[in-house]
Amino acid sequence: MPDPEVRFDELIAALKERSFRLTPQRVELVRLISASEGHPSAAQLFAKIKTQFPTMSHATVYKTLALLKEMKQVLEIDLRDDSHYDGNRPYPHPHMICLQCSKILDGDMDLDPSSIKKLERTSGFQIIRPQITFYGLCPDCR
Amino acid sequence: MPDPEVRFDELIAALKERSFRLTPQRVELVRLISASEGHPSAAQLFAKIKTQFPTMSHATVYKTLALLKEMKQVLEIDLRDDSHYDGNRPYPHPHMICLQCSKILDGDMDLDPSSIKKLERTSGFQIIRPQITFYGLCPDCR
DNA sequence: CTAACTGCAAAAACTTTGCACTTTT
DNA sequence: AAAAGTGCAAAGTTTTTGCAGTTAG
Repeated sequence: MPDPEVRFDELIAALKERSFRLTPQRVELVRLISASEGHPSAAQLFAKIKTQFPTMSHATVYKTLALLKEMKQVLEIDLRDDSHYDGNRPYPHPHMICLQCSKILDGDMDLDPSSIKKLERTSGFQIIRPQITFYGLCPDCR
Repeated sequence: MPDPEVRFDELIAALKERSFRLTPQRVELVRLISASEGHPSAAQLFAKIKTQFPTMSHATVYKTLALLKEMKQVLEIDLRDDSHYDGNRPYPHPHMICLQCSKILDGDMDLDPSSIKKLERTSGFQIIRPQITFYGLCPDCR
C-alpha cells in the first residue's frame, strides 16, 4: 500500500487540479479512503464521517465516490451486497474476500497477458476492464 | 454449451433425487435456464414465465434460484445491478460482459494453477471460489 | 458573488420475508 | 393427509434524485 499521506496528497491535488471544491466532508472522505487498510463500503464511510460531521448525508458520500471513481482515483469493487472502494490502488487488481469475516485483501497476481490475448483472439471480445475476485478464507479465519 | 435437453433432464433428475417437488413453475424455470444461450437475470426469468403462468411471483423465482444454487446446479453471476444465472456450466468460469449491450458471454480461460498456488502461499489466503469477469466490447459492438 | 456542494427526504430498483392458500407426492 | 411450494404484498437494502439552502473559491 502506498503511504497514506502521500496518497491523500495525490487525491487532494487531483481534485484541486480539476477545480473541484475541497469541502470538509470531502476532505475527510478522501482522508479515510487514503488511509484505510481495508476497502470500505459507502455505508462504512458514511458511518465514520458521521461521527465528525453529524449532518453528513448518504448523498454526499455517493456523489463524492462517484466523482473519485470518474476521476479514476478509486476503484469500485462491486460485491453481492454493496460496493466497496479501493482508494490506494485505483487500477484493476484481484481481491480476496473472506467468506467468514468478509475482510477484503488485495491480491498480488497478474493475469497472464498471453492468455488474455488468446481469449480476445478466439472470442472476438475486446477486454477493457478485468475484475477478479477470489472468495475463500483469510489467514485469520482458516 | 451442453445439449439443452440433456441439461434439462439432469436438473430435473437432481431435483427429484433430493425429493424436491416438480411444480409447473419450477419445471418451466429449469427449462428456461437449461436452454438459455444467454445468462438470464431473475427479472428476465420472471417475465418469461409470467407469460405462461400469469400468477408467477418474484418469490418463486428467487426461491427456486436459491434452491438450484444451493444444489450447485446453477452459477450465480453477481453484477452491479442484479444477478444473472448460468444453468449450463454451474462451476466457476470467466464471463465477458459487454459494456455496450450488456450481453454476457462465457470465457474459455483457465487461471494458471501455479499462479493461484503462489498467491495462496504468499498471502496465506485459501481460495475457494474464483470469480472472473471481463468488462469490454463484444464482437457485435466493437 | 456564483457555481458547486451538501443535506434531507422521497424515490428507485432488486431481493427477501411472512403467512395463508394451494398442490405435489 | 402432510409436507412442500406458490403468491401476494409488504418490508428491507443499497443507491439515486430533486431541490432548497449553504459554502468554497
